[in-house]
Amino acid sequence: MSKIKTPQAIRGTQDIFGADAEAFAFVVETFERVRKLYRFRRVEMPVFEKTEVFSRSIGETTDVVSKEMYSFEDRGGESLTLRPEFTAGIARAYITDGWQQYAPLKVATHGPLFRYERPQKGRYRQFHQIDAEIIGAAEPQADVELLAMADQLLKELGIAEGVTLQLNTLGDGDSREAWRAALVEYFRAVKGELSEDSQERLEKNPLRILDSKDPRDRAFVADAPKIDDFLSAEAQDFFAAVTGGLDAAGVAWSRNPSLVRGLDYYRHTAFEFVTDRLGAQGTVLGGGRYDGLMESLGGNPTPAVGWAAGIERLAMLVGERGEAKADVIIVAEDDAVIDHALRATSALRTNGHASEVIVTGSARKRFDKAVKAEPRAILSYASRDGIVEFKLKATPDMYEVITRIVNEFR
RNA sequence: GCGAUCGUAGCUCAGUUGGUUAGAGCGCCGGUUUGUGGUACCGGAGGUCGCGGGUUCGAACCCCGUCGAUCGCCCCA
Repeated sequence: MSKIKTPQAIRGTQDIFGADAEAFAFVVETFERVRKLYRFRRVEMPVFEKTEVFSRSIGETTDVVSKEMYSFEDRGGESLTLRPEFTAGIARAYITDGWQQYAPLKVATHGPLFRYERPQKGRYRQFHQIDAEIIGAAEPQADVELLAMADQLLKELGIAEGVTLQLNTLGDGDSREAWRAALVEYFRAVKGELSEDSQERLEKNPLRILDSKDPRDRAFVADAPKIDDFLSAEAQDFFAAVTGGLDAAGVAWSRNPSLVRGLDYYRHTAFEFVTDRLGAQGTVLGGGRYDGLMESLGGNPTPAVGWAAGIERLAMLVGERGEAKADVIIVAEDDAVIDHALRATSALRTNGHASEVIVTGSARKRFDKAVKAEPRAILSYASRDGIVEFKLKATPDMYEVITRIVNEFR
């Protein structure tokens, strides 16, 4: 019989463990705490949806739909897709579950998302995000609230240093279209001098030329038409209210006129918190206003704004998070005292002390394991001439507490 | 989809111009001191050097292919 080959993990998935898992948990716990401070309500969403939920909202614009989604047919022949983002599913639920009644609705969630991409630093096929949305709020103060929450989150994670909030406006639908037309005209005139990629973008997604990394493109980006010259009075007022609100709320920001969104449903505010500490993946948290999304899913026109952030990237910035040391390690120095050790362990845990019991190896090795674990206290049991005795090494405060607990059942 | 770099014990890595039975640390298992002290010391198990071909008297090392990983490009909802 040939040896069984262990199946390997799927490309782009991760088995997160130890200090990395602690950092991951720290990000999620901090998010949960901050989200409650801002009174965002928790939602749990399905991990997959009908493919249309995503394809309709994303539109035909890019090869995102055809190439980057994990889609498959179920047994009934229906095309389903593992969620590549939270927003579309939440928007669908807003319509199908009658959440209009709660508008303006502030919701937050987190969990795994799936995109069929080549993995690289901070990018995985199954990755995880935290997400916050305000649906049914047209006022710029909603944008401010959302950004203030993001800002506080990054500060409480201790990673605000070196992270900057970049802000832009895409204007309303008409502003955006006029700007886009001007950009196409401008870049078309110099098409031959652009990078090959940007010549492609000119046809498929001209706004993206603005954040091209190619120096040949960057030379022209500086003098490209600015959205500011195409903004309607309303759009100007809206953006001014957002920036003014941020200043009032004490949120630092900087204008980035090249910051764009690829999808058509985005309007007005677009933002990214960016760092230079994550290689090619500089965006730590991003979002914007998506007033056009609900209609693309067959709902009533509904203003909305939201953001999402990759937990893996935040966890990388958070850095090593040690696993907590045990309060008490209980050592059964020989097998005759294992039951005593188990009773003590149980009592200590019941009283809220993180405890672990060691019962294998020689007496010396058992104790050595306890010492290496660096607990606040070591409680060791041994039998001598048939009599069970225990010894305790602990800090003075722990000594008293443990002695009291252990003596209760002696 | 494209490019660069890398694949040696469970983990982190050595391995000198290609030259005997491929090493270390950690971890694991066993042993030594029967002790108001112990995180030490000694020993052992564990590797067809990612996989498949080729060159050579001889390959972990050189060449080709393949699979995988990492980083970057494209894309980024």
